[in-house]
Amino acid sequence: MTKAEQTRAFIIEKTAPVFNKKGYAGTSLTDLVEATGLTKGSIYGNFANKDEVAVAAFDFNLKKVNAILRGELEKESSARGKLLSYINVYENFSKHPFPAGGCPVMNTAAEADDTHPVLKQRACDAITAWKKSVSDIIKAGIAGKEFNKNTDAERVAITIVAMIEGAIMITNVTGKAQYRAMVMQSIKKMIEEL
Amino acid sequence: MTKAEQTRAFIIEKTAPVFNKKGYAGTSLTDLVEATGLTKGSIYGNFANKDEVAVAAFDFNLKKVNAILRGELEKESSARGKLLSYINVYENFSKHPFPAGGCPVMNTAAEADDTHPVLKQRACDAITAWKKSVSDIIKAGIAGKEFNKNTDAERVAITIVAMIEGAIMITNVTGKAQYRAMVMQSIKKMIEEL
Amino acid sequence: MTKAEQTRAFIIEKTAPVFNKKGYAGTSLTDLVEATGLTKGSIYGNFANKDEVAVAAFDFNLKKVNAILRGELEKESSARGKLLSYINVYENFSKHPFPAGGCPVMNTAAEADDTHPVLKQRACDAITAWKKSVSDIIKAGIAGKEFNKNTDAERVAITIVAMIEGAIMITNVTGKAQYRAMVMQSIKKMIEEL
Amino acid sequence: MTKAEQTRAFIIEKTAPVFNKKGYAGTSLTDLVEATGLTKGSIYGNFANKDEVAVAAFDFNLKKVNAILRGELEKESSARGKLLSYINVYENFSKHPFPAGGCPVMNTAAEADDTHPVLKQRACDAITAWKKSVSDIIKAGIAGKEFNKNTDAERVAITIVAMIEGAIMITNVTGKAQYRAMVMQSIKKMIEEL
DNA sequence: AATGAATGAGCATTCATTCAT
DNA sequence: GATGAATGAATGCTCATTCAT
Repeated sequence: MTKAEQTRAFIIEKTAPVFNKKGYAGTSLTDLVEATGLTKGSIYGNFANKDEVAVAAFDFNLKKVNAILRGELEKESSARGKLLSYINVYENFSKHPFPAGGCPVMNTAAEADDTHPVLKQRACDAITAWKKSVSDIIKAGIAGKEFNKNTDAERVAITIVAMIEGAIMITNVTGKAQYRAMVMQSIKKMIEEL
Repeated sequence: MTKAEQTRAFIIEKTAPVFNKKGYAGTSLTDLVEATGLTKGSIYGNFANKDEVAVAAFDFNLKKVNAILRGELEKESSARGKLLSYINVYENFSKHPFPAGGCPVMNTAAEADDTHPVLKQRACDAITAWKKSVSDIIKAGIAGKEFNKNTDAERVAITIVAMIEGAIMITNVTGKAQYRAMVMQSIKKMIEEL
Repeated sequence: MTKAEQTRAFIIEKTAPVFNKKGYAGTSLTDLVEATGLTKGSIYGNFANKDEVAVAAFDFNLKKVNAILRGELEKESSARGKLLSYINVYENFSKHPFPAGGCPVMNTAAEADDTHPVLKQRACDAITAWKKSVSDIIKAGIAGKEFNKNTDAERVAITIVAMIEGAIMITNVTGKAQYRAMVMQSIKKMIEEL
Repeated sequence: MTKAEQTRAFIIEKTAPVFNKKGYAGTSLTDLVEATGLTKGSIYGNFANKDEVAVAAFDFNLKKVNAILRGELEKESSARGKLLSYINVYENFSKHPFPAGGCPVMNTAAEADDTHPVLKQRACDAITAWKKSVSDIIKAGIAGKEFNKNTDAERVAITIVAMIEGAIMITNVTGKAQYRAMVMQSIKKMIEEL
């Protein structure tokens, strides 16, 4: 990794939580300077503009979430076990190194959908990939006779994603972790009935 | 209604969709001037600051959503019918005058949870009230023997809220109304099994 | 006194201390509204603009100071007694209803000399009149053989004025009343030697 | 001196006379931009805010006055000569590079005493230091038998300061240099009698 | 005579960005 | 590759003033 790549990675790592907490519009270059301890010139030497840092920060945050999920997923072999591993992650939220500021996909989706096409696309891609990942597991479960063959994989997948995102948002804003736990409980029941 | 009250209401009405689309930080006073056709002085003559407009705009947007929901709710007398009326509203999303820019509660929750305590509290209150409204219906349904007496009203209520919010976010960012429809379908099934 | 005259007088009375404390540039129309409890419209109904209020406020403050001085002056019949009555007033500063914020002449002179010709002229006139008043007393004292005939009335008069003004400024900014007292002592000695 | 220090010094030098003439409240950022030929951004890159520029400008103006006085003071060895050098400076006012707009201490004292604690403190410190400087000379004169041992050094010192400040204000507002000259004459006589 | 409401220029300050060194 | 310094447009907000009622 060259010096430039190191600095770039350093900037992304330090600013990713800031963007996730304050949002794109709410984060200033000065915030980035403070978060990194670098100068504005240095940030502009490594990124074309604020946009580019924000997009890289989103990617970083998303990768962090995905790494957590994938890590748990790989421990399971059955389709049901894999689905339940999602729930397990969010039921033990605090034990995992989630990015500060909530789910980056939801944060970005909520802010960028009407204002920032590039970030919106990123969030859209993340949702789509996530849905596919869940529906692939379900389809494998159907093929492997774990799940009822009438299961609507697409519908169940997108529903699980919606529930998780909704649960995170609710707990973020109310401060009540039990609300997230309750929704996880509902997902668990849903999975058990497949 | 005095002139001032009229202007205040006019400002709120015109700026509410702007705040809902662009967020608090992303909305500038110039945006408010453009949305209303009024001058900065006039806006500051009717509101103490941008915050006050933003909070009033949130209240306006929330009231709009609640009015739609309540309108459909009142047409139903059974508990199950009432719960299904929620679904009905979101399945026919485009037929209702929802605020432009998605669900104000989610937008506000995502942006304000780390930055704007007053708006965060508003969003928190909205979620809490919404959950209570749903769980009250469920409890009435249990009392009226419509629903299984073992139903966990709190859990089901917060789950429904999470699903709706998640679904709106997903459709907003992907542009796919069918995703919202699929989640609504899942909620419907959930309600039917109560 | 008509209603209009009453309101005008009321505005002057309430705003005079504000102008004397904050200065012309530092006093806003909002300050005047707060000080009077009236509306901006009402103030503009009685005065052409902020300038006119400021000038009237200066006149009011000056008249207040002059009334105090004249009141003490009239109790004395000898020239020396009259001169000493000035000192007496400032030695017992707190027992007299001086305008809040220090000597209006000095405040106005310091602010307006480079910025506000009308107020500057007012302050200039006040100094000139005051000097004349003191030198007239001295000249009467010379004529009445109270004072040495070689006394330079003009010089002594302007010196007394300078000392009083300087003393007020020093005490205002240091908060030490003893400094004003010391200067008064010096003036007293000066008068005794006339 | 770094570039930043140079610019900072340049801004102070160019804006100091503006603050001294127009006062703190009467000086706008646009005034500072015009006085320096720099941009607002540049001024804010070198100072935290208007306050910081104003305080630095006051310090600059005060240093200028003190440099003039100290320069004359050092030419004299006797206590009486030193005291008279003050008078000499103000009698030949136009021959010295005094800051435009009058005595910064008085200007600041008059404006800031009720509005700007930091500037007030600065002006207070200046008065106190000046008084001490004069009284130290007097005390040295007493010790060296130049002055009568009964001389009240504190009283005479503060009186001289008051006379000078009063004289400057009077000449500033009346435009009559002879008034300042007359007061200087009075101070001279006072010093001769010590 | 007084008010409530509006105006638009101006305020101090921060913004994202550039560029010579 | 990084820095310090600058830019000028834009920020949220206040100003003195006007005017229909």
